Formats: sequence, structure tokens, C-alpha cells
Amino acid sequence: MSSTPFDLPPQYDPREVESRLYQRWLAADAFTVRADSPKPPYVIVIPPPNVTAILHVGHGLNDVIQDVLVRFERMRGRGAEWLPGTDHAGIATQNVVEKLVAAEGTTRFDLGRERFVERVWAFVRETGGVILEQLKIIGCSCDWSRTVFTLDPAYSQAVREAFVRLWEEKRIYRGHRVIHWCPHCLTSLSDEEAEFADETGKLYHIRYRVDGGPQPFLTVATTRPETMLGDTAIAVHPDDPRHAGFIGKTAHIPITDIAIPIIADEAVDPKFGTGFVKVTPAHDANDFEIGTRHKLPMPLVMTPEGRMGEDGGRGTGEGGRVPAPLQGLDRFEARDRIVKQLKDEGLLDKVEPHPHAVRHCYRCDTVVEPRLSDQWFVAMKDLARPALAAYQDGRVKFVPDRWGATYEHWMENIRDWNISRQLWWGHRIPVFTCGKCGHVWAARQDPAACPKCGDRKLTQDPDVLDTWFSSWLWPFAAFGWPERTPDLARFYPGHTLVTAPEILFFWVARMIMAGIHFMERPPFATVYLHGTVRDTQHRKMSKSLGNGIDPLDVVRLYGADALRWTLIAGSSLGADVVLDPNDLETTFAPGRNFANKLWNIGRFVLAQLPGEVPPLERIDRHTLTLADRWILSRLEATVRDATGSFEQFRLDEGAKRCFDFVWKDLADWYVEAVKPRLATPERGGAPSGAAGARWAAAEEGAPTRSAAQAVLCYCFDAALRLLHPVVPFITEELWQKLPGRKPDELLTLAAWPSFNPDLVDAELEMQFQRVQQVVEGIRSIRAEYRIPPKSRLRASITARGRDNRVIFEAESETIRRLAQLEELAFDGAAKRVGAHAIFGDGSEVFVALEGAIDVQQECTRLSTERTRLDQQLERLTAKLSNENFVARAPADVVAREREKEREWRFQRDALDGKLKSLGCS
RNA sequence: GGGCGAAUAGCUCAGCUGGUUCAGAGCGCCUGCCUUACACGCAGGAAGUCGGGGGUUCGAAUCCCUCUUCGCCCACCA
Repeated sequence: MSSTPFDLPPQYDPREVESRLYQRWLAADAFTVRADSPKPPYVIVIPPPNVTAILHVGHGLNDVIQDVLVRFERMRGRGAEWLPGTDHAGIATQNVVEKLVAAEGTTRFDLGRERFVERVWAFVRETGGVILEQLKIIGCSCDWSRTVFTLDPAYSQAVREAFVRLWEEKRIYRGHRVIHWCPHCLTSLSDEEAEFADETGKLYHIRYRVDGGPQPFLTVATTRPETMLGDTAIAVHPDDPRHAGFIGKTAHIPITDIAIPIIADEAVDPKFGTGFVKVTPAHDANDFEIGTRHKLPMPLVMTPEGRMGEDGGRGTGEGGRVPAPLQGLDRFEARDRIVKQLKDEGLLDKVEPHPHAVRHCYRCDTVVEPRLSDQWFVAMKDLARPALAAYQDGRVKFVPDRWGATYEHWMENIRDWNISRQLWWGHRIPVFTCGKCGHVWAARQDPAACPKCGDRKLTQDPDVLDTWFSSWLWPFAAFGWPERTPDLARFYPGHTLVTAPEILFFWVARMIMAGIHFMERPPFATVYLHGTVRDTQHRKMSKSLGNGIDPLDVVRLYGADALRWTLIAGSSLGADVVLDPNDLETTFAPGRNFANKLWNIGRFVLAQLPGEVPPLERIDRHTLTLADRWILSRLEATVRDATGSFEQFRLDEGAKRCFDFVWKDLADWYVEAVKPRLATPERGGAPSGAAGARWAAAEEGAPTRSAAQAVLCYCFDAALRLLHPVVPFITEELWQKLPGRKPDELLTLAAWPSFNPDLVDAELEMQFQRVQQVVEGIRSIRAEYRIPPKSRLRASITARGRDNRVIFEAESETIRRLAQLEELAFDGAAKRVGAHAIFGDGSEVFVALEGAIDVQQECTRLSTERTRLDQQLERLTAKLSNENFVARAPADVVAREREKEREWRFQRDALDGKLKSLGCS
């Protein structure tokens, strides 16, 4: 009954609702799919967050997008499997625990490998589930029964299997070369892990003494003077005429005076610097190439920690290269020392500012040191080729498509992958060496004895694998590979991968390669690359900048749905999302307000509906009013559009489409229009025709109450379904309260509305639009003449044509109510003093305003309107009289313009007539 | 040094295949309203030469060129 007091509070409180509903979803196993489910699968594997991570808003965006897709497909009847998990994140996690250990006054070296790793495990066991719990708070519908950690025993076996297979295929090899070394993390890094940052460094011009050359000195330019100690040659371009006389002579390193040859090599760019290049093969990748070509010695002059010193272990140095006073100095301190000494000795020609890109460790941001060492590499070219083809033949698509070009470029220029990390936390490299015969092999199980000579003195490679070497197996290893599990058969390959473009190469490209290599098929069909969350200055949100937003704060203050709404509505396809960390209210209130709007529509609807509402198809179509049929048409159009948007990953568009339907169409118009019918108890008998009596709709509409209830219930139910993927909590909460709900029914598992094209009626929408225009016209007049809302107006409509008249009469109650009219008449209104509005179809509305206006005022208003119309008409007429337009534009465009012209002329003529009849000049 | 993206209302952004969704939304602003679902709301407004310039076209916010300003990615110039 409409008079029943509302038993729901007028403001929605998400805190009371969200965790309760999440528990209910879990209890119903709503997010789990059995491998033998008959439903066609839809699979997303989560980009596993670092096991030490706590949720930030970047995760929030990534995971909410996935959740919307998964919930959408689940409602569409797919067996939606969203596999969650965490990544052991070798360097990052080891760093975190090393800091903890340091706080306890000890180091990992004090503890030793075994105890340190156990310490990390303890930490992970204690805190590793935090981020997954946080995902629940924001509503993520992951299948928690299949949660995977990349160091789980089964997963570790998969990593080992992958390694051994690649070993057996001879794709893994020992490389002796210059790699990126992090002196802080004390490990090598892949090319991708050593990130460029633009900096203004200095270019030092240093003089080297030359024996028997054309000049007594030559000058080299370097940004890293400290590497000078490791120089083993000076190189010039073979065709550089300036320096030809130097080739074959001997130069001397300043300070140490060590003699080095001057050689010719094409790698030297004669146009850069002085044309002389110092060659430090052990500390520069290019120099290493030169050194190899010329068989130069390759002494290391830095320790792994980045301090000056001999490191006989791996280099091929002859020793005695680092003078005693410099030994043990940090590389940057040594640089200053050396520069000062050079200056003192007059060997520093000049120092120039020099902008260049310096590589930093992606985990600790330390400047990376190029360093000669032995590492395990994977040969990538053969793996990349089919992965590139998978993109080119369309088996893998990128959204937005432009990322495909980036992917292509990287794949075509792929380099071998350094997978060794000098860490303790991770998958130990399963390579063994026999102490007796020296045999080296990779093994799936830890061997007891050498397979060659049977000796039992074996050593395992001390290093662990790059974390990404386990991540690239995620889409199949997480489902049990290499075992042929039912899960693997069912859920591989998956469908959509959602991630940020930053890890396109780290992870996405490698997953495609691994998927094709180990599983014969790409792991997913579509890669959706979303944007980055930034602040209003377009800076990436980060802990160090202090510009982050804690998603859990947002949940606390505004609710999870509000967080989700802002993230989804704010991110158009592939574009960055800008949020203001200093103004959470502006950023998140719209989402909260929308949830509250839904809540209140729900309060109203629920108060109007009886315990049983007949399904729409049992309602006699003849009892449906224009407004009923209009809202149903709008709903179906929304279903069609929102479905299409979601299918194309245009989540913001789909979300906003539903928002508009709910707020603009359903709440602002339909609910308001339908109130009188809901309030009028039904009498027996069928309604008679609408045309006729002035208050036809009010009186004869009475029997349509049940139709109104059915339509209202149907539309609201559908709206909740449409919005559920984006705002799952509020929609589930309200849906539970709708009439006829069985106790175990969940919106989360309910069906997505199917599109019913029969209910879409463009003509009908136009008709209702005329009603809306009349209402808005009257409201405008009221505002313009400052008529207080309480003073009830009398208005009269003169419809142009019988069809329009029928429409206006049928919806006269709607018009009367929404325009706050005391009385609405049709035609024949006395031409008293009042205001007029004239519509595109030539229909006219008159609002009686004795005392409120004078004729002069109304004349001014109407002639302003006519001037505006005249100008528009003039432009349109010019367009239509342009022969080129008429001849070349498509016929339907021309026809539409003609129709527009016709309408405007009606309107203009009607205005003219009105001005004349009022006696305006 | 290459490649990509962005510039639209005061702010944050939509605008996809050129033309009745073409100049939009949310927030903010102005004017009225506590109209019995909602003031986290309702109604009515103001506000932009779509970064500059050129071109293609009957027609350009939309396509092309160019310039400016900001991002991002890739690259061994010491």
C-alpha cells in the first residue's frame, strides 16, 4: 500500500550491507565453477598481486574491471571462473623481509639462506592473504576455492617442469656477458627490470697520456669516470681521419698509469664526444662487445655492492687495478675522488651537463650497474615467433588495438632473457653440477647422484629464477599443469586478460609465448589494457609521492559500490583515470549518491508493490499506458546498449547508460508519472478509451494500477540486474527485497536481461517525448516568470493534429502532475493574458498568468524565441538550397534535414501567429 | 633518436564509422523549492570560436598536414 510507512531508512548505509552480502555470496558458493559444469566457461586469471602488497587504487581499478566483466558473463550464463592468487615476487618480498630483519639488528647473511627463507615464509604465511581479503571488501567475485600462490608445491613443480623442458630443448644456456646488476638487491636484472629514468648527468672529458702518438694526450668523454679503472683499451672509429695516427699506439689510464692499446672499432660514433671511447668490457654492454671482438682482458673493478675493488671471481682481470686509497669506496664517492684527482693533475679537460637515460632497479630504484657475470638465459627468438603470429592472425587481440603495434615491435626485436637472480627467495634453479665429473644438468626432482658417473657430491645452482619465469606460466600452471587436470582441460585457454600496459612485456607477452609453447594455444583471446590511476596533476599515484588513495578509506567513507562506480565510470577505454586524492568528496560522492538514489527508488517501489506482482507478460497489453510502453521501450534500448558496451569493454559507457535509465527515465519521469495510478485503488472493469473527458487518465486509469505495479517492478528488477556488475552490493540488497523472491535466490546468480526488440518503439518514444516537452515548457515558464511552486497554474494545450491531441489527453494526468498544474484544458482556452510555449510539431501550450505578466513582457519573450528560430532556419535553408548538399549527401540525411526544416517552419509560423494575436509589434 | 597518446564548460572527462544524441555528462556556479522515495534530493538556468594554423569535403570536435604544450613507451651514443 502506498500509505504504508517506509520501513527502510532514507539513507543507504553500505557498511551495514556489504560484508553481510559478501558472506552470503560465499556461503552460496556463487563464485565457484566446477570443471564439469555444463555452462560454457569464461575465464580470467587475476594478475597476481605481490604477496606482500596491500591494496592500492591501481589494484582497485584493475580488479574492479575484471569483476565487472566476470559478473557480467556470469549473469549471461557462462561458467565464470576468476582465478585469484598471489605472486611470491622474489626481489620485492626479499627486500621487505630484509628490512624487517635489519630492524632486528641482523642481516640475511647472518641468518644464512635456510633460516632467512624460513623467515620469509613465516612473514608470507602471516600477511600473505591480506590483499586477497581486501579484494573481498571491494566486492571481487573471485573463485577463492582455487586460490594459488606461485610458490605452492604444485606450482613450483610446474616452474621446474617448464625450466627442464626448455633446458632439454636447449633453449636455456649459460651466458657470460654484461648484465644489469643492482648493487642494493645484489642480483642481476632482466632488461625489462632495469628501467630508464631521464637524468641530467655530467660528461667528463678526461685526458689519457699516449706513447708515440700524433699528440701526447687523447681525450675521452665519459659519464662514469670510475669505470676508467677497468679500461682495457681506447677505441676510435677506423675511418675517423682525426685519430688514424693513434691506432696501434698505447695509452695510459690516468691515476693508475696502466698501459692499454688504442684500437679501431666500428661501434665508435665519430660524431659523439671526442671520437675516442674508453673501453671497459666488464662494466659496459657495448664495451663488452668491443672487448670480445678484440679479445681484450675484462677486469671487474667493482664489488657486487658497488664498491671499488677487485672482484677476481668472475672477471678476467689481472689484478692491481684499483689503487689502495680507492678500495672499498662506494662507486659515486669514488667518482668524486677520481674527478678531483684528475682535476688536480690537470687531466680533466672539462665537465659538461649531459642529459641521458640512466637505468634504475625497478624494485629499489638504485642506479643499476652494468656488470660482467655468468647467468642463465632463455633463447627467446623461437618462442617469440609464434606469439607474434598469434597476434598477427587475430588469435590474440589487444584492446585498445594500438598496443598491438607495441607488442609487435617488442616481439620482433626480442632479446634473450636473463632468468638468474642472485636471491634466496624464489624458485631455486634446478641445475646441478657433479663434483666429480663436472656434468651439468637440469632435473625435475632433486637428484641423489650424478646420472653420468654416479657420484653423490652434487651442487645445485645457488640462484633462483626471475619471478616472471613463474608468472609467465600462470594461465595454465594455476590450473594444475603439467598434470592433465580437469580444471586445466576446462579453463585453458582463458578468455580475457585485464592489466596495465606497464607489464605488457614483463608478463603479457611472455604468457602468450609460454602458453603457445607449453600448451599449443595462446592463454587468452583478448588483452584489455586499461589506463593508469593518476592524480589531478596527472602524476601516477604512488606511495613515495604521497598522492595515493586508500581504497579501504573510500569503502569506509562512501561504500565499495561508490569506489567501484567512480573507477568504472571514470575510465573510458584504455584511458587514464584521474582521481583527486585531496578531495575524496568530489571524487567519490557521485557514486555514493547514485547508490542512495537506487536505494530510494527501491524504498518507493517496495512501498508500492503488493506481495505478489504478476509478471509483465500476464498483464493485458491494453491496460498499458503510453508512459508504461515508453519506459519499457527505454528499458529495452538500455539493455541493448549496455550489453553492447560491456561486450566491447566500454564499461564506463555501459555503466552510464544504465545510470541515465535509472535516474533520468525511471526516477524522474516514470516513477513520477505513475504515482497517481499507484495511489488509486483498482475498481473492476476494463478501462475505456483514453480520449474524451478532460480527466480521463485519472479516473479511467484506476484499473491500471496493477499494470503500473507490474511495469514498475519489471523495470526496477531489470535495472538492478543491469547495474549489478558495477555496483553489486546495493543492487543485491534491493533485489533481495523485491516481491516474490525465494530465500535462496541471488542477484549475483540471476540472469542478465535479454534484449526484447519487440518492446522498442521509436515512434512511441517520440510521442512520450512530446509529453515531456510540454511539461518542461510549462516548468520553464513557471521559472521564468517566477511563479511560486505552490501556486497552482491553469494551462491549456492546443495540439496540432488529432494524433497529438490523443497523446496529450491520454497523458494529461502526467502532464498535470509533473507540471504542477491546477487544471489542464485542451483547445479553446480563452486568449487571456498568459505565457505561451510552442513546440516543434506546432503544438502549443498556454499558461494563464493574469497579474503575473503583461503583454509586453510576453511579446519580448516570444520574439526572442522567434529570432533564435529564424537564425537556425536561415542556416538550415541555406544548407538545403546548396545544390551540392542535396546532390551529394546521403538521401536519408537530406530527408531528415527537410523534416527538420518543416518542423521549424511550423514552429516559427505558430510563433508569428501568436505574436500577431497578442498584438506585438 | 624513433613510436604512441592527450589538449572539448571553472574542474574531471565522454563524444566510436564525418551529418537529429553534436556541442554532452558529473562536479562546481546562479535562481527557486524540505512537492508524503531521495536535500546524497527536485525544478529551472548561466557557462565552451572543441589548443593554434592550414587542408580534404556539400558538410569537420571528428579525417589529413603542421605548430605549440603535456604525458607514456621503446632505443648500446660513451
